[in-house]
Amino acid sequence: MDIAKVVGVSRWTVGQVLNAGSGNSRVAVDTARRIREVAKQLNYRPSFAAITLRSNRSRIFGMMVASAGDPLRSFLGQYLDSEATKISRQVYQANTVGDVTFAENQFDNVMDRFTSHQVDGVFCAVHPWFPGDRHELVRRFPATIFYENQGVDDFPHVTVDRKAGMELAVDHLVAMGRKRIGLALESIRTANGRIRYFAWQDALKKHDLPVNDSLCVGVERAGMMHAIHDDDKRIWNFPEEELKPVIDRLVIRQKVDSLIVQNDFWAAAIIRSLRQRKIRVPEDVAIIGFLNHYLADWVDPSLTTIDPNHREAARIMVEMLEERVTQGAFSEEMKEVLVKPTLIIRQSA
Amino acid sequence: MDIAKVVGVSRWTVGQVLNAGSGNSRVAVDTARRIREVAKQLNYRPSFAAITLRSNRSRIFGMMVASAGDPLRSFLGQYLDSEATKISRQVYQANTVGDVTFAENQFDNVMDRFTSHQVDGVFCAVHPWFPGDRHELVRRFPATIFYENQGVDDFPHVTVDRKAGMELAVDHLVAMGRKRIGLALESIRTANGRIRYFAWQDALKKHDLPVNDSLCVGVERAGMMHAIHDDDKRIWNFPEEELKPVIDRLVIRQKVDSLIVQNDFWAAAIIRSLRQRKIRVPEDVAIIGFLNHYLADWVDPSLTTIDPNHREAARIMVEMLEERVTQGAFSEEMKEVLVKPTLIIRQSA
DNA sequence: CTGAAAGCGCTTACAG
DNA sequence: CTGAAAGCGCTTACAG
Repeated sequence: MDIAKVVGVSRWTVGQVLNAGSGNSRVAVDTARRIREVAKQLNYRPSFAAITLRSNRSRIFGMMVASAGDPLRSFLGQYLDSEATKISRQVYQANTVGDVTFAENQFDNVMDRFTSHQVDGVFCAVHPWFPGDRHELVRRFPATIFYENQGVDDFPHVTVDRKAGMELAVDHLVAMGRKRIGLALESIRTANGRIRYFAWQDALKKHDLPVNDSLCVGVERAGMMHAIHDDDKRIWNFPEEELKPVIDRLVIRQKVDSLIVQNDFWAAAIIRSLRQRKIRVPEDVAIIGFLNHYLADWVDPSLTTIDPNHREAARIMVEMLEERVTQGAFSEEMKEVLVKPTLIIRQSA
Repeated sequence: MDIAKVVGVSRWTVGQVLNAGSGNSRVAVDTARRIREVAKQLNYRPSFAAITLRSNRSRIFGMMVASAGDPLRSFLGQYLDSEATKISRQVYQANTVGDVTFAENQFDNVMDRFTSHQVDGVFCAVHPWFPGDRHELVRRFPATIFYENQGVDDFPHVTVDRKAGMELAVDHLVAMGRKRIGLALESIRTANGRIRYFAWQDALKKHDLPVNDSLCVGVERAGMMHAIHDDDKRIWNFPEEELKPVIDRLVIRQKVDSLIVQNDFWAAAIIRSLRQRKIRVPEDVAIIGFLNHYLADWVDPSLTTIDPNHREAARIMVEMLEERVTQGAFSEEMKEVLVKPTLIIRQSA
């Protein structure tokens, strides 16, 4: 530290001033001011490498994500960086799905990088259906928080409150005067599917609407119905034709006046199909999606949808991880943390 | 290094084996193998902090981005990470636009973080219209490469070959049998606008189509016509109404049979307007956008558009920065590097 | 307050 | 090959 020489004090003094928060009673005010001046003048920035080596704390949180390009995870990453910056932490983001021609699954490689960086903790926001040994992850990094339930009990995860989201959607449709509110899900057998299914029933009851199971479709298709980015063709693939039964059963046969669907991809695909059949959205059928994915603003009509509040999720995740790092253990109420979603009202409902 | 003790050799020997590439002639084959075994067994991972401190090279490239959530920059970031991983480099990504309530412009803060990390080089992919002192950036980090021209001469930037993109679009429309090919740009006075304008003219001439300036509109609106994410309302804002003159002049008055437009936002907004006027896309007017932005797959009809090849851009950027870091200087041909775009054909043209 | 010292994990130049 | 040593920038315990 040249600062010490310039000011003519010891390195210890400089350290006291630069590292102390505000209450530095142990150094003369004048000296402290002078040190700060010189530090600024010399454009002094502490070396993270040296601090890490000495303190065994990197102040870096690792973030794992399948593919950072994904337009939802990308926002989660941005907000995590933003929140971490507030408490002088860094977020180092790494993709577990890399260039397929080079190495298909980078999950292990990312863990090694995290070890080399001596990350203080890990956010794992890899989509649950992507590969990667999560149990090995928490073994190597006990300070790990998941985004979405990824099947590792005993470790906390943050996820959207799907029950609350369903209630928001039904409330809104009822306020619009809709009475035959349909529900189209990927599955009503999975944990998340059941939560939504029962929440739909509860919300209908709350408004004294009849609960009618024929207004609910679980597609139960083998394989996922997510939009997957084809890196080579640079398009997003989605099995749109699989949604035909949803329209046939709920819209045509059951004549629902509104539809709450699995997510925004479903909503976009259904709107497209309905247009071909000259069924108007929202006049004939109102549609509510889930995710507030990027496409919601751009389809026509634009999508009314449930936003999972990634900013709030990021805030909570950083807070939890910081607590874990400083306290040395997760507290009991950290098992599953639910984030309250928000209804974003656009044109489709 | 415990490995040395376990194997019963010196730290130097271990270093030779673990750090050498393949040609380690100086250590006995058996010893080398044994060292590697133990290293694997002990799950040894080198400490980046120690290496950085010792070697004064962090092997980290900093990436600056206005907001990593942006669905195009997010892919650039993913590909940069992917490419850097191949040559054992890390990409540390930081947002210059953070939480507005905390600190509006983080550009300086990001530079300080990069200094503290001792990044070996910087990718600056902040949109040109976002604030931040780029000249200060290159002063502090001479190994900086820009994505898009950000007004810093003497430093290289990588950008899409707009002329080539325009040619792809016109070729495709001509092959479809279109003859009145309109062009709608944000401005034909800016450098990028002029490139596209002249490229449009050249492409028409190539196909012996008459060059008619009344088929070209430059909106020349004060202020930007980009989609901007409203973090609070969680919607993307775009001044859609400003595109009315484009439709009135080119589609209604000039009766173009096809339209090449500024970008995919424009294309989506124009498609929406045309539907209201009962003008069919692509039957009456074919539309070609630019960006292959996330929305391209989800609007109806889906967008035919020019993809700027972010993966290739990332490959080049990593290669250039690596060369800069190892050679100590940019070579002459690195001033402006153009990436060949690709036409992604969907439904709108 | 000062000042000299130890040590974090690594690399490397050096004497054997 | 070995082995002891120096030093990267920092923090911290210690004797004054």
